[in-house]
Parts: sequence; C-alpha cells; structure tokens
Amino acid sequence: MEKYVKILKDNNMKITSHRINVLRYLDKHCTHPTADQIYTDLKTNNPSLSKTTVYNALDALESHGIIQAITISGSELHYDITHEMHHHFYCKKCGKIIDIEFCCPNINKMSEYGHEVEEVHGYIKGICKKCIKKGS
Amino acid sequence: MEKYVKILKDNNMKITSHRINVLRYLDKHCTHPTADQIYTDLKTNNPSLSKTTVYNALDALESHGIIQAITISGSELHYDITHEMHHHFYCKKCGKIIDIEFCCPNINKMSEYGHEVEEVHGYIKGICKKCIKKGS
DNA sequence: TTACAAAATTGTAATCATTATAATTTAACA
DNA sequence: TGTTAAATTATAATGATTACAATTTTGTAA
Repeated sequence: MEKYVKILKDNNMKITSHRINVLRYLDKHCTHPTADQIYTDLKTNNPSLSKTTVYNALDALESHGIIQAITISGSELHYDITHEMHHHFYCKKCGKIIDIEFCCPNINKMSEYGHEVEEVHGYIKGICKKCIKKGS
Repeated sequence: MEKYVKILKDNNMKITSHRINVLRYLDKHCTHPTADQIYTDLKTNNPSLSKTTVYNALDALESHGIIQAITISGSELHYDITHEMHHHFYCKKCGKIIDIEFCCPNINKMSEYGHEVEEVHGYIKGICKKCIKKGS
C-alpha cells in the first residue's frame, strides 16, 4: 500500500486521488507552497482539478494534524508536512521560507499556564543569506 | 511632550493625531487588536476617521519597528507594541491571543545560518484555560 | 457485484482583509 | 505665512479564502 494511502487510512479519511496528490506534493516539495502553488502544479497533470478541492484537501489534512499551515507571511497560508519540531525563517525580500532546525527548550514551561498546547510555531523574519549577498 | 509624540519624533515621523491615537490605543490595550477593532473603537470619538488611515498608521508604525504585526491567526493581522521579547498563545476556540512571557535561548543560534534576523515570533496554538473549563 | 448513504469534488459566486488610487487636507519648516 | 511633501479620505480594486448547490465518488452492506 502506498505510503500516502496508509496515512489517510490511519486517520480514517476517505482515500481520494486528490488528497493523495496534495499529500505527495507536500512530501516531495520542501518549499512550503501555498494552496495556489499546489493547485497550479497539480493541475498540469490533472486539468479537471478544482481549486476548492485543494483547499478542502488541505483543510482535511490539517485538521487531522498530518500537515500544518504556516502563517508566517501574513498574507497567505503556506503548508508543510508535520514532522519533528522545527522553525521557519521568512525572507522579507524574496519571500522564501527556510527551515530552521532547532527548537525551544522553554516550550515545556507552557504546562504552567494551563492552556492546552496543540501547535508550536517559531517564525523568524529578516533578510536571507542570498538576498544579503545580492544587495551588497 | 506627550510620550507618543516623543516616539514619533524620535523616529522622524510626522506627528498626526491619528498616529498618536493608534499608538496610544495599542499602548493602553493589551488585547492585540486587529486594524478593524482599532478603527471601530477610535471612530466613536473621531467619526471622520477613515479605515485606510488606520492601515496607513499601522504600516508606518510597523516599518519603524514601533509596533509589530502578529500573524498568528492566519486570517487577519493583530498588532502589538514592540517591547521585550515575548511569545503569543492563540486559542483556536475563542480566538483570544494571550502573552506568554518567556523566550527561546536558541535564537542566538540564528547567527550561524547567515540570515539577518529582524523579528522573532513564537506562536503557540491550542485551547486556552478558560475554554477548557467551559468545554468540560 | 450492486445499491445506498455519506462524504468529496466541482464551478461559481460571495466574503473579507487589505491595498491602490486620486483628490483633498495638513504638518513641518523656510 | 507660504510652500512642499506627506497624510488623510472615500472609493474602487485585489486576492486569498469560503459558501453553496449540483454532481460524482468512496466505503460498506446486502
């Protein structure tokens, strides 16, 4: 059984080709794409695909915790497969989102507050290495 | 000289009553309001206020680093006066944003990556204490 | 298999936050 | 006090996302 079918099955989700394609896309592309980028790319091989379907698939996958929405840009959502905790750097110049592989030890303090934690996002914003070089 | 006038002056910004009002509003309200909430509240004492002016004032204040846009909700921007680093908890049920007073020691590692860091946002999402109580 | 019910997909229209525009007014400074 | 650049205003436009209703498909049980 394909990896993605198993993930959907394990989450009691109906197996549809669109969901598999969206999931595979996010697994293969570590670019943190937007719904529109996913839609545009998948549509080339599947012209009948509707953008609403991409939104629905993303919502379904997100509500099961399989993927996460990244709100770093402030203007549109980017998506990422959920895996070990990591953070994101957002370049204000080129808009690229770069993975940052560390996590905060103080997150454990959250239990003191009494809130139920479901997601932790670390967003760092600035100018990326490449844009610094270009700019100078 | 009023506190807010001084802040604007120190940043070489033109002094306007709208900017002062927006800045005072953010200083007095620790609720992380949206542009619309600020607009609605300020409009009661100043009926000629335009929503575009609120957006402009927020943009100007943000570009000078006086305030920060919080992208935690994913659907609209919330604003906060810039002060010591702290993080934010977002309740998925009631939508409230709560200040979390700790910060991550690993942020210093960012220099290793070669990117220029301008902002650090820690967003924690889940269900807040109050909503947990209500729900049970 | 075949049929059924629930859920997914589709295309279109609507929504809502934000931005663009152009005319008017105001702040800062000579 | 007059001038100039910038801020304000109202309105229109944009763009991401959601709502909706008709159609199709999935999962399951006869």
